[in-house]
Amino acid sequence: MQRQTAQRVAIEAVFGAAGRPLGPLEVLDAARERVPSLNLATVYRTLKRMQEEHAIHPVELPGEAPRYELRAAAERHHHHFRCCECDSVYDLKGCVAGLKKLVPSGFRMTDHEIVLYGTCRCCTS
Amino acid sequence: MQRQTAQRVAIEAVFGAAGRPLGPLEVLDAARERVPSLNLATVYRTLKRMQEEHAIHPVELPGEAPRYELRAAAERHHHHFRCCECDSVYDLKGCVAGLKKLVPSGFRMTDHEIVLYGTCRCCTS
DNA sequence: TGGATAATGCGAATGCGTTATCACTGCTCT
DNA sequence: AGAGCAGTGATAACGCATTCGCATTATCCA
Repeated sequence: MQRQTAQRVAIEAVFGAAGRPLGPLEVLDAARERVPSLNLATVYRTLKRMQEEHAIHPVELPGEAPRYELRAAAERHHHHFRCCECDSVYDLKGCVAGLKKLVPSGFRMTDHEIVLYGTCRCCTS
Repeated sequence: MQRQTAQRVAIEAVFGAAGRPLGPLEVLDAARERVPSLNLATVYRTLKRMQEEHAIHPVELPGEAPRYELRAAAERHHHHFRCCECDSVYDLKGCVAGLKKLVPSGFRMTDHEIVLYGTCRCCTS
């Protein structure tokens, strides 16, 4: 059965505190503040497990390794903002209308993805 | 100096004929109809060269290796449609209004990307 | 036409993100 | 407290896309 370990607790806490999608290395850095011995392999194992349990959901951006966000965040339809200064990704609220008019005739759209790029609040001088 | 080879001619022709973004393997398959001996390494070398010459431009979709499209296509602002049946990517015309209202206050948007998913005309039964 | 050399084909090698192996650690339950 | 075993850390190995090395081929220009 599943055990409660300091490593897993730390990793879960990191997602709760971040409130935005995180990559494996970001998780490692943040969780090491609580568990300094934490190893990247453990992060990957835990991410995989949490995914199987549907506790987290992958977030893929063009040309980048997957990040992960909590299921709670993933349940509401939303998109992402990627800061080109600090490479962080943020959740956005809402969506846009009018995507259907981009679809050529004879094509059927079942899903869509929107990514905004720019500078986040932290990096705006 | 640069030389005119059957391989390079074939690869350029493939992009002209396709009218949509192509990945290295798609290029290889198509160009082998003209030059059966064509090697994947040569495709990569040629794509790299064409990129340096700005003849083609990379197209990155979430979780996938880059495809490439002709500069002519890349010059007009546009987005892409990815067919989940055949994995082909198509160019779309136009864009949507209202992206700005997704940007949180304090953030500055400089660019954006939109990807539609679904079934293309060829795969619609 | 022939020589210099850019380009090719082939296979090995790289880089990066991710996963497997395995001895050891430390939860959990009795 | 102690046994049993899930979880961990460290490191090797993997898969994949891409690039390199090098002998061979083929283009271009005199």
